Amino acid sequence: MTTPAAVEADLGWALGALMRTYLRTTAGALAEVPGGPRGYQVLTACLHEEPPTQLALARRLGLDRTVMTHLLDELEGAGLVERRPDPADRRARRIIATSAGAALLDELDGRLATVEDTVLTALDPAEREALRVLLSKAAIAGCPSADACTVAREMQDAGQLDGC
Amino acid sequence: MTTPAAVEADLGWALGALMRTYLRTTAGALAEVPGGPRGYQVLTACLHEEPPTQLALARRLGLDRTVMTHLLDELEGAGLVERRPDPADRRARRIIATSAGAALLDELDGRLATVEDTVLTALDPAEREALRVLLSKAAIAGCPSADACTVAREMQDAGQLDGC
DNA sequence: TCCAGATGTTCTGCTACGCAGACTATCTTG
DNA sequence: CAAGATAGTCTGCGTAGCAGAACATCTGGA
Repeated sequence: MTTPAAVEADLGWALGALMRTYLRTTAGALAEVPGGPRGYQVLTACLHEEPPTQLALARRLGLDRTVMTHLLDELEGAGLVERRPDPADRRARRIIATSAGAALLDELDGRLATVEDTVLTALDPAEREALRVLLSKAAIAGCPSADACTVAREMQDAGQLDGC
Repeated sequence: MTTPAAVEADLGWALGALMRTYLRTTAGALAEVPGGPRGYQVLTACLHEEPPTQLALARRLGLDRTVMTHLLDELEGAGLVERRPDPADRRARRIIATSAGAALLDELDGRLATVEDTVLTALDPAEREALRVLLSKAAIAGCPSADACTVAREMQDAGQLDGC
């Protein structure tokens, strides 16, 4: 097929359709996290890196600052994260996960490993890994986050990233 | 990396981030079509297959029926598609593209070919093609559209699809 | 033939969400 | 110390999706 014909071959359609499947399928596994997939991503970002500021978090997750405020209100209310004043910049808050947040993330990672395979049920293991790597690589390059390049450097297993 | 650590390795994050990049990048190219990417997808679906009913269209594009009604109002108002009564079922409407719609789609396809490469700028040509194929394959399997299997059969170039 | 249930389309109302803008506190630069 | 930039929060607006009802029509069975 030189010129893709059906809607199914459109990049926008494929992205949207897979996104919908992902959200629908993971809804159950992420039900108890405030904010759903976003709450999960916040926890992930807080636990595996230097405690990020709210703004850095918002940029990386593609959210508005005001939305991040409300999202963190919920997560903090649920006792999963804490806002700590940055000792070097009293305007900023460093977001760190509580032990409860770490425990929940651990549990969620286990569930998601299974559920995400369901999302990619049409692909064999090698294809799943290939899709993950390609998606990450393409997504990181387009992410407006200020520290995307720093993070990218850590993902050496995904192959070399250009530019940046 | 046995256990993905950074947010950038999360499937949900990568999908969302790439989706945002796609929408931002293609916004200009799709500005003149009512509904943006959705309008484009409607045109694509109408022109390359049997004229679909509104409901079939909505399911394939992942939209609510009521949203499809408004979207088609706009497209019809712009003279790009027509609603024709289905001769076999007077409840249903068959959506067909006008000649203006076909001309616009032709133009849009040309623009998108360029712009979509910008979205995937971090990938080399072989990787881009691989990502497209994997995305389509994964997305089609999760699409709740009733005739997804029929469509899937036409995409023989993307490799065999399981189950269905 | 007639009836009950299912299906396609449209309309109404509700809710949620993101965004723009203003505001405060703080940092940085000169 | 002054001026501009940045982090976080709050308010209000416009939009978008979804549930539910309403209406027309199809299908299958009595």
